[in-house]
Amino acid sequence: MERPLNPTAASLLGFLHHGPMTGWDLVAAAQTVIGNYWTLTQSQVYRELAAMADGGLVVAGERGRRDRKPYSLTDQGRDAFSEWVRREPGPETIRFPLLLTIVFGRHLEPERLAEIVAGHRATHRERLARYEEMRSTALGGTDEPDVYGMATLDFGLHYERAVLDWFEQLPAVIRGSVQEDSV
Amino acid sequence: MERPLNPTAASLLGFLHHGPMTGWDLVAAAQTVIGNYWTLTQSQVYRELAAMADGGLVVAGERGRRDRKPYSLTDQGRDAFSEWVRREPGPETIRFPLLLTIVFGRHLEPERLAEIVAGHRATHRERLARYEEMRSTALGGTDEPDVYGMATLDFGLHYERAVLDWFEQLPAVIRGSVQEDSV
DNA sequence: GAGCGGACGTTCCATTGTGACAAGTTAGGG
DNA sequence: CCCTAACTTGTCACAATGGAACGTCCGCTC
Repeated sequence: MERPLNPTAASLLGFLHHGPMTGWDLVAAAQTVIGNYWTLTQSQVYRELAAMADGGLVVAGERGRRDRKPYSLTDQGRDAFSEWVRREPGPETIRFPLLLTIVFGRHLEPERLAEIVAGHRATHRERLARYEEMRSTALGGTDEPDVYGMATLDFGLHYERAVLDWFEQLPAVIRGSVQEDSV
Repeated sequence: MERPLNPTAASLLGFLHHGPMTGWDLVAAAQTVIGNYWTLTQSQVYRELAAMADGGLVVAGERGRRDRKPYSLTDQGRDAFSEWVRREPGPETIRFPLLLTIVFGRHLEPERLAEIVAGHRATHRERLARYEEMRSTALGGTDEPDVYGMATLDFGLHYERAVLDWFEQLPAVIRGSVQEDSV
């Protein structure tokens, strides 16, 4: 009764195509590779791995050095992944608490709102810088960069630029009229 | 021991500032007003309402026509909201399954990938159109439009435009080289 | 005035997230 | 060489969330 894979489980299988990995490794890999548009927690990873081992999609190897428990793909897992990746991916969801604060902005003092907004704006500036750096180091490497990974990274860039643009065109009431721009 | 409000509960309190509403009304209002950047399900709304009634943040009025159970704000609820709205809002999270499909794009046929991408692109085009329409109707109304609501709507516009831009600059391997463009 | 469909609320179950904890491992100061 | 502090890796228990079915009530239509 193979239930269809959920995206998180599928991602783990995807990573395992590179070879056996432990839950710990997978958490780290996922965080850096898909962390910008997918979240998964440690407990979820171990849970999914256990469930998939149950279902025969992966097998646990021998315990290694620090009690490491490496999992590897089975043929069945490869098939399940292959099926999943061809499926229609679901719609995206965004959860943006700052926008809640803004939409209810009439209920707080403009100064406080502006302060909050400025803080987030700074955060996004940093994020954009980080993505840009990632992009150039990825392009600077010796071997030709992965087109697919690059495409998803580009999404992050477009997203952050859009957010920044949006911040900049916010009306004075929200943004605070003070010009602490530059840089 | 007043636990700090979660954003969902806080939003409900925010809406209740307009007057008594039922869970059903709140679901609808939330869907249209904050639906673009916050999700809340029916069960969650009723759950939060019950919990907040427990905590004295809202009170349920008499059952109305179709078993309607209108909730209204208490002073305590107003205070709790007021405190919440001044707090630092948490970071945003995005969950975008399409990007998972793309990052593992090497594992499926380019045609299939292009097909999937094209579908999502169309969806986003529609969404952008819808937002643009919302914006102009909001601006066209008699009374001056709400600055705060407009700002959050603008976020949606910026976001959708960014996504569309991103789609357009995707490399041919992913996007499919076929030119089925033009609106 | 019977019955259909939408409004409204409630409940249950699966999934996800949070956080603490335990045991093994390494590194470096004494 | 020994000991402790810091880290790795896995596990567990619990809280929060989401999805979906269900039951009832009521306004409408025929």
